[in-house]
Amino acid sequence: MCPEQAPIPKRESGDERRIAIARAARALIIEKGLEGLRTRDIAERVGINIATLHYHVPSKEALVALVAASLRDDFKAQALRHPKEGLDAGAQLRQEFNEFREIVAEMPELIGVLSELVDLSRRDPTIAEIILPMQAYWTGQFTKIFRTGIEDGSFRPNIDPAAAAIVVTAALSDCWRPHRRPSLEPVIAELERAFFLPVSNQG
Amino acid sequence: MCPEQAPIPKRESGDERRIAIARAARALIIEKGLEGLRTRDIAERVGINIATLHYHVPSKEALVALVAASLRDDFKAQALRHPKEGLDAGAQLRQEFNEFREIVAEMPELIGVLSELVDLSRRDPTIAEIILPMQAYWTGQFTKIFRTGIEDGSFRPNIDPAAAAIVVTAALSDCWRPHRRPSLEPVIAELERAFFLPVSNQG
DNA sequence: CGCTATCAATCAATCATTTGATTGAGAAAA
DNA sequence: TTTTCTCAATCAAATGATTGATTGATAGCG
Repeated sequence: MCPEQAPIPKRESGDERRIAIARAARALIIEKGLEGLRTRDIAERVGINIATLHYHVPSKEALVALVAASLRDDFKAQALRHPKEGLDAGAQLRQEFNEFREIVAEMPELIGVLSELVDLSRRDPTIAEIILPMQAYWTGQFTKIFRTGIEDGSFRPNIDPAAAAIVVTAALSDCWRPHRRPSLEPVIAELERAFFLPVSNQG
Repeated sequence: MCPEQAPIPKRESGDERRIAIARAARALIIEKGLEGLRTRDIAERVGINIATLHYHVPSKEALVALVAASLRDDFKAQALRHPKEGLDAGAQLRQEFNEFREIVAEMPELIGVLSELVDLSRRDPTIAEIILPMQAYWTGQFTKIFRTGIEDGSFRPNIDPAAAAIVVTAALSDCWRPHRRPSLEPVIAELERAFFLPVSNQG
């Protein structure tokens, strides 16, 4: 009302709203699971009215897809944070483990929400379309590393790269769970022992 | 009405009902997830009225606990099916893999429901109380096998038994997922290569 | 043996609340 | 002014659960 007051924009843009909505939904999925996810709770967490939520995201289904896309985007951004060019296979593997540690530290809910959405992807093709390629990408990174490591002599030569990649991603994901969190470091160490070639072990 | 008709019991006992209810709920959890689990759907699947379901199981919460207990009991029964006495560590490990194959073949939904309940156990102490000991038991079996195998020279001597057990159970659970099912055998083979000592490899 | 009382189990109808979503008016921003 | 965004109120259906009447099964008694 005061004419001297600077015109400060008060409203978030549509994109900002959707980011906030996805954030709130992710937090709530961790707290209550998919089965306890309620659109009203999300709206309240963001600080908007339920109708506003529907204005920005047309349905609950679309909201879950937004969450999936948000996970994918964060995961991608994380993956691009630490380029791997110039690193040998052993160092690359260790960098992947460090990245996982960072995810656990900075985005603790990411793996947990991912786990719920991976389950959901069995039943929902729309979610599968977003989540499975992302999971495949993560697994594929390890597959590449193992392939390289076999060639350069860092890793046990009889490794099946694709199978080993599944072993690693599954083990890491499992250690995201709170009751398994204390096991993360021993499991990472065990994975290294399992795959590095003892003769050329650089640890 | 017919006096010659044998007196055939028409009603199932309470225990039988609860078993049927747990079965139906398990199937529906796989089809629709925990988030899509509805008491009316369960009642319909069993062939009883919703009030009858509540007669036998007082609340939805109690129903999920019943499912958890049902999983635990089936898992136990499966574990007792193949005694491991007299087997060396390598054979024991292979037997565990065979048991997992049997579970996948005979009770395909068991691991999937377990996965959803493990997630839920983070949020629900009642479920945690049933599920986590069972999961710990499964992991513990592998821990014991690894310990034995290190001592008898079957396995790589620098294995951390507890960590290796987590790696194995996580990898097996991951391969339960339909899009990962084709990877089960290569992953099992990779696990064997990772843990068996090459020198005394009996494969 | 037949009848009765009792208890367990079942059901249709209903309840109270929740849930995803919509409507129409008004506010904010461009 | 027009467009975008927000809100309170509301809708229609779903949801977990309850109620009261009825049915089925069985034990006990004459």
